[in-house]
Amino acid sequence: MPHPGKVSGYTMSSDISDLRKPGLTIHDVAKMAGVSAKTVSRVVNDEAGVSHEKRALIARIISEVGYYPHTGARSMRKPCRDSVGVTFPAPVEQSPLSQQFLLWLFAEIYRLFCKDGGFVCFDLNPFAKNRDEDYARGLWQQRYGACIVAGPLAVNDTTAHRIQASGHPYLAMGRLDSLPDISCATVDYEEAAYLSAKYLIDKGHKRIAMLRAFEGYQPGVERLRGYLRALEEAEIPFDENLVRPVTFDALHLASVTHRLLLDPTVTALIECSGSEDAASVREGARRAGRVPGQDFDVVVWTYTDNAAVLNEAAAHIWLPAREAAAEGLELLADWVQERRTDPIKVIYRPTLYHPSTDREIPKPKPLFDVLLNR
Amino acid sequence: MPHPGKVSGYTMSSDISDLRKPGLTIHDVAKMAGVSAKTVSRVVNDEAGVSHEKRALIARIISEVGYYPHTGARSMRKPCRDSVGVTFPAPVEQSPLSQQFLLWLFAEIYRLFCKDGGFVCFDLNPFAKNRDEDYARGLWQQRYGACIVAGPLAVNDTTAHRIQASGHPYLAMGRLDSLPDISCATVDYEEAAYLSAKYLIDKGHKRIAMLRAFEGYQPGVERLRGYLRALEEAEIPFDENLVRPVTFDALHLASVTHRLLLDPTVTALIECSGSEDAASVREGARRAGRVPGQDFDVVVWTYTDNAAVLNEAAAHIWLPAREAAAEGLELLADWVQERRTDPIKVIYRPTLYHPSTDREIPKPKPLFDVLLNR
DNA sequence: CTGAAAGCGCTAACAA
DNA sequence: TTGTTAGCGCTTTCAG
Repeated sequence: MPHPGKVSGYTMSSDISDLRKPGLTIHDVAKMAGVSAKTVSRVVNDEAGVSHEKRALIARIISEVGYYPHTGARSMRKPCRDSVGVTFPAPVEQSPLSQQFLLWLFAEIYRLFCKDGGFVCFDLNPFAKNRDEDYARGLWQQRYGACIVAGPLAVNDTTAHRIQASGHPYLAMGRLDSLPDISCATVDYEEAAYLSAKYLIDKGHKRIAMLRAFEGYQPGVERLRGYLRALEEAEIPFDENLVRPVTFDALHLASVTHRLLLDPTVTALIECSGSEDAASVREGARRAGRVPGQDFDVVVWTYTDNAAVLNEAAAHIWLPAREAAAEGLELLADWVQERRTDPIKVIYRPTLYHPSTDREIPKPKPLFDVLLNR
Repeated sequence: MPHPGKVSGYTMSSDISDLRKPGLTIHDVAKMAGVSAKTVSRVVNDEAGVSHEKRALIARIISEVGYYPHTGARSMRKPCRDSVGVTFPAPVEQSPLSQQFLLWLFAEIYRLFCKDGGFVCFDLNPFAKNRDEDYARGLWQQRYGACIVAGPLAVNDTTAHRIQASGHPYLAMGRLDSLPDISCATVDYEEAAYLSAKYLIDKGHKRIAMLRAFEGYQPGVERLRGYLRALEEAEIPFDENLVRPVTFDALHLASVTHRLLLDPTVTALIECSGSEDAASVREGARRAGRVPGQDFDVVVWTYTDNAAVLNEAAAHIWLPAREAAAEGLELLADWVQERRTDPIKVIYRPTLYHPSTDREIPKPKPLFDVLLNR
């Protein structure tokens, strides 16, 4: 423990409650040690050019008096690298943060960035004052020197461009058509959509419905693109009525599924909402008088390996998104510590398979569900 | 979306990739608008004294060009209040953060501090470089202007004194004997220990063992104090062998329970570890050839209302810690927004009762369990 | 090895 | 209503 107010070898007001508000400056320490501010600065920053004795004295004073450099002042000379930002490029209603994901992210960040004392700064609501607010404001404000962009990017996103141009280390959890060089770690959603559609086409289906999540966001575009590619290859005409936007809301999911399945010519469904919500799909089917696995084939997307989202599904697509993110974060840590300098590009391929377990994974809980409903 | 590089009414280099690294300054904006820096500052800070036209022009430029004030520079003039810090005064091994608690805390902070754009800065490992490191360093570094001290305080803590003296809004989740005025929201652990011991004494027990968690920390002291008070009142002599320190580790918990119950004169146990871990208590009893509820009476502490930690327990003590914290955080938000100025003092009383449900609550998962075992 | 001076971006105090 | 000046705490530059 530092013992403020008690420093041997010189005097200062020794009452614990006498510590002034904003805190000690480098000059205070310099005065106590009888040296210049620059010398203290050298000690603080582990720079050469200070005698052993002075260094020891200054270090002792710093520790005893509880001095810490003012990061604000420091950040005016060079960007601060001991803090990582986490920001969400889409409002939580549009892409709810799951509890599981948050816990995972937290633990990863702890391991990679905080073990030796780094800070993590969350920008939980960059859209507060202005819908169009820049989600990287913490970076421009120099709150942190690197950032994790957690969530889907809007197709017309410009903030990522600016982050990229700024040269700060960053990692987005998705690609962006308009920025091929984006630093990202993600899954190939286009391929996932292609695989899903191809699988169903090969099974003989021609009228394949798709729950298209993330409309207006890059992952939504990628889904559509993969779907279209598979249709084109099989020379099946595209019917836009078979692809409908969905949100993560269970009621909406069920209702869209219902409407899609009302069309009796539809014999297959790609559930690529990412909601991992079996109940809603069943409910939607039920309302349309359909039974998954009997009336129609389903391919469901999941973020969990070797687990079923919907037991009746014909096949599952596993999206190793978390695995990709893990590798990306590792590389981001390298970048922050200047062991690399270039944008990260980690893109994992999805896998189509028949689940080997009977256990159905539960729908993930959104972190802010209670709050959103208030 | 801001459209960097495209500002009508004046020219600037219009390529999106031309944005300089550290960002725009107030002077850049001033130059663009043809005004002084101070005028821009006024607009940014919603101060009076700028004509409507100029204000509008400047506001437009700011938004189009994507200017954000440098928080570092700003924090040199006045403490920054748009960021709350969260810090942990004890190493995670000594007081593991549960997943549930983190999720709850996150949601509360979001609701109270981030809804309109505030940041949250986590200091997950203040003890990185030096065991004795000051857990409030983020405050001295002016990273944030208010902080939440999440976890038990060491009995010899001095950092809380310094935070108190600094005048920053803060909330500790526990009291501190050496600082009666501490700003805190917590549960009366002394009372909980007193109630536990008294209940067992009234049932006729004389040799009451206690799993004493948080040794060296304030909550540990409070536990012992309440226990002693109850013994004293009943004129039962204190046997120090009946009170043993425990950690949150399941194996350790079982082994301490085992050793305590080996003494056949011990007829009761206060499980106040706070681990909510029924399995370990049973395992410890089993090893000693004892059965809770038959051989000996147990009082178990729980943080969840109206739920059993251990079904065989004679009684439960409910510690409304989360409820207290919720109120405390609410008051902290008031303090941050300058609707109050004094330290917070929220101390909820524990309740002794017999659980009305048969469901046993599961042991909470530590957030970093995986990581700690690496 | 050490220190003085300038300046980072911003705002309080003061002038105009 | 607007602008000028000084200085916050630090580090860079340059001179001892």
